[in-house]
Amino acid sequence: MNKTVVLIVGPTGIGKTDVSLQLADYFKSPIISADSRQIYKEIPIGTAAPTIDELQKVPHFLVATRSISDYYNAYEFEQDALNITKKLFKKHNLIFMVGGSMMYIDAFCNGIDDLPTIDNDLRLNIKEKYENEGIESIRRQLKLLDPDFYHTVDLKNHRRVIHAVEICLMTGKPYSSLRTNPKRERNFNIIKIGLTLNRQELYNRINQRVILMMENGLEQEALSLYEHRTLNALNTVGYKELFDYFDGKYSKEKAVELIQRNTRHYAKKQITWFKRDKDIKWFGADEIRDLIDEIEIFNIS
RNA sequence: GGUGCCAUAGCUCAGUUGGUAGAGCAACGGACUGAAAAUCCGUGUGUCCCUGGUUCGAUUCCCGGUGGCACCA
Repeated sequence: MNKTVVLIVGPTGIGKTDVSLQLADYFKSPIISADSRQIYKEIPIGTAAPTIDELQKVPHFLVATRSISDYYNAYEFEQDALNITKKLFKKHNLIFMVGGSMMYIDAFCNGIDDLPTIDNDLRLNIKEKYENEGIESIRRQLKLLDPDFYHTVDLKNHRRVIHAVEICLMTGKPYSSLRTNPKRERNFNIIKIGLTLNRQELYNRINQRVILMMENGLEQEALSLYEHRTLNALNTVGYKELFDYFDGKYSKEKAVELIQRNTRHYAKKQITWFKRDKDIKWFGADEIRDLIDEIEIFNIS
């Protein structure tokens, strides 16, 4: 088989978009985005999505294809991305996938269990219970429904506890019995490339990029979405801080500082996650020539 | 120039009745199976401004510097 996905990962702000555009141009290949936020069409500025120019230069997939009001998740991403690769491989041998959404990438590379989507009423129901009775009540419920998972889950992480209960109630089965952790084989190669940079320089770039976003109209973008602020898609760095500023919780300067800080935290979290994957080969964002060589060597052998 | 106050972690500050110190934020490390840019967990990194004195022992008390702030000239 000579079909290959070149995966380009790395922390936010490191220059993945630039690198991927150069590589895609050189290899005449399309780009699939693996970004859980750039997929929403309403928030291009705060997510540093590729510009219209860039989108026209190289065919992109899964950028600005959903609305913030759509429900979307890692499983759907896996399905979407697989469908797209299948189509693209009819015309291309090499495809790029670029992004920083760790779980989406993991779902694409390794597969993710096919669990049911939670019914909206059920979700609201449990949310209400959590808000009224606290996490302890949800924990007790989980202990009854799925004692195995109860003993392995991080009980302080309400998201995980709540989700487990949701799945149990939705399926009538213990959540742990549905977690098979499939290692799905793909019928194409995956080369994993990570972009890396000295921490201080990365942080400087991030801080600078936030200032640039503000100059490019992030505040207006956020303001226009204010009424939708409770949507999960807007529980996103750059928007949640501005919503709090609009609510008068702090000054605009403070909001900018918080966006910078939270973006740095996010970058660090990504670094921690990707560090674990020993298949990733690391390069500097300016080592385009080396990256091209790496991809060509792999493709020939 | 005079008087007063202050000087402790990257920042803001607490504290030690004299036994070399601790909070918040930042920073650092980690977890991760359908909301993942989410959510959660862990870690103190220090010439306690400098010099001398008192003392068994000084970051703490005292003298003198240096720097900052305030007021008076």
